[in-house]
Amino acid sequence: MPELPEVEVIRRELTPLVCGKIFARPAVYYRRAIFSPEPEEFSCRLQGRSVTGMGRKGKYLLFKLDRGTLLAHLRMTGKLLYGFPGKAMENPTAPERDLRVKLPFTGGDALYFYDMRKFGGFWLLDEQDSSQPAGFSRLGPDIWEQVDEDKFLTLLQARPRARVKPLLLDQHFVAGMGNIYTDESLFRSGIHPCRPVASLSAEESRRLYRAVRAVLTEGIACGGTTTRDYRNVYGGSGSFQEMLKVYGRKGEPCFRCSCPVERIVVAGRGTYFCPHCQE
DNA sequence: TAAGGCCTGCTC
DNA sequence: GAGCAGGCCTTA
Repeated sequence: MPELPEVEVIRRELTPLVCGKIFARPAVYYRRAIFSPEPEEFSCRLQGRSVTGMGRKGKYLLFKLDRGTLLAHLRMTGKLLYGFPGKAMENPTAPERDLRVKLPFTGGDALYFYDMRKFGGFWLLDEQDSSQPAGFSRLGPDIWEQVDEDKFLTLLQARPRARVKPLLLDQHFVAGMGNIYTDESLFRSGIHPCRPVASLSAEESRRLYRAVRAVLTEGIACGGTTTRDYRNVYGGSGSFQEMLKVYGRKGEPCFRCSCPVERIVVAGRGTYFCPHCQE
């Protein structure tokens, strides 16, 4: 499932591939993958626009256009694969059945959006568009780009009653954290996922911030985490899954103390932690 | 704060 | 064949 590091890797890979390119007419195979406007209008309006740059906020991917912005969100199983002309799109990782949208460029290259579970999709925003998706306009600061240690402490202090894991996952609080990197950050900082923010000492809060930065940095450097579905724009896998200390390791010994890693449900999410190392 | 809905492939 | 995976929105 793409979180901040995966979306950042995709952004970096796409930048040299798509900047300066002009969209040809899109093909929409699954209408609900186009959130707004209606698919016909989406295709009509995107055609002919050029890409001036790539951006990211939280888990949203931004194609900056000469007029407006194309927003994408991969949700759980979305993949954006880049195809060159003459080189057949061979994706053992993404059956054609799952192809939802094709975004061709003039010249023959194309972006292919595959999404097994049909959660992800696109928004096309015009310049002074007020039709931003609600989640995007209310997004908190990007945890990677916009939050330093002092700001993180300030943000935490405003939410003393929240439990730390659900708060980190709240995209209105900070944008970009998902289930995997949150569990890993809490393990590295030795903090139990259910701790109320008010119970964290300043030292623990700083430790948490540094752990968040460390796992995101390593996640990006590893090209993301491929537990099952995530692929980069070339169809390749990331390798951070090999570095995971708790996520997905229920019953296996903690690397630090050898206690079995536990799995509980917190705010509806499967949550992995070491009951001995995290208090 | 929690639960339901959106979704489908995989596991039990 | 039910339940799980979970990002994000909506509703209670």
